[in-house]
Amino acid sequence: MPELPEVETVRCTLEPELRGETIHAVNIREPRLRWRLEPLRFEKWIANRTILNIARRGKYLVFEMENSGAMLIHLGMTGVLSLAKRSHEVQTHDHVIFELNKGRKLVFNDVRRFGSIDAFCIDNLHEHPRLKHLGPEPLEKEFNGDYLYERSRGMKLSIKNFVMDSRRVVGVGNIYAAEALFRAGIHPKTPARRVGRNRCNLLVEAIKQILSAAIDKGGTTISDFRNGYGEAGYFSQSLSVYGREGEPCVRCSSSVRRIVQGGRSTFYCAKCQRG
DNA sequence: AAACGCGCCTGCGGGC
DNA sequence: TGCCCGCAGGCGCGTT
Repeated sequence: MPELPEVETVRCTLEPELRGETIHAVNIREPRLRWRLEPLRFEKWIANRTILNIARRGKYLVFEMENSGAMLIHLGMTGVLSLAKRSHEVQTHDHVIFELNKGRKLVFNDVRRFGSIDAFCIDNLHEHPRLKHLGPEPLEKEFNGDYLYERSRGMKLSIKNFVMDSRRVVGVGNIYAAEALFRAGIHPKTPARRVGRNRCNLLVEAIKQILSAAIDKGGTTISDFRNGYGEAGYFSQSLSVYGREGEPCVRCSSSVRRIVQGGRSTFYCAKCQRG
C-alpha cells in the first residue's frame, strides 16, 4: 500500500508526537513479519530508550533512539503504524505494541505481514542490508533528468519497471509510477533506453510533482492506508489513471486502459501516452 | 548484468 | 449459501 508519500505522511504525523517519548517495553504478539523479529535485539537497542527523531529513507521509517539505538520500520502493503491510548483494545493483526509514557502506545498492525521491523546500532545504519542498495531519494536534487537518462541507457526493461526499482530511485510504487507516466505522456511499456533526454526530464519532474502533491494531501488511501492518527489520506480523488480502467481520460476522454506488467496492474491512456 | 517469475500473507468482491 | 478465483500501495530471492 504505502509508497513514499504515505510513509512521509506517517512520519510527519508521528514525529512531533513521539519525539522525547520513551519506549518502556515492546510487546511482540506476532514475530513472523517479513523477517522474524528477534526479541533480544529489541531489548538491546530499543527498550527503555528515548526517541530522538524519526527520519525516512525511501519507504522505510528510521527511528533514532538515544545511546546509538535505531529502529527500521517498513509498512509493506497493509502496515499501519498509529498512536493509541492506554485504553486501546488489541485488534486482530496488532503484531507489535510499543509501550510509551503515561500508558500511550504505538501500535503496528499489518494484515498481510509484508511489513518489517528491525532494531540495531545506528552506527550500522548505512550498512543495513535493507538500506545499502537503495538509490537516491526522488525529491532530492541528485535525482534529475541527467541521472535518469544516464542510468537507463542500454536498459531494455520498461520505463515503468525501471522507476519502480528501488536501486535506481526509491519510493516510487505502483500508483505513482502510473500517475507520473501519465503526467509525462510516456507509455508505461516503453523500453527505458528509448526514453530520451527531454522525456527523462519530463518524467523526473512529473515524479517530483506527483509525490509532492500526494504528500500535501496526506497520501493516497485506497482502503487500508492510515496516518499516525489512524486517519485516511485524500489523494485518491486526485488520481488520473490508477484504478480507473474503462473510465474517461481526464485529458482526452478516451477510455483508460489496464494492462499487466511484471504481475502488477498498470493503468494508462493510449492516446495521451506514447512509446 | 539484467530481467523475469515466484513467494510471502490475509481479505474482499465477483461469478457460478 | 458457499466455493473458487483473481486481485490488492512491496520487495527479496532464485533462475535464466
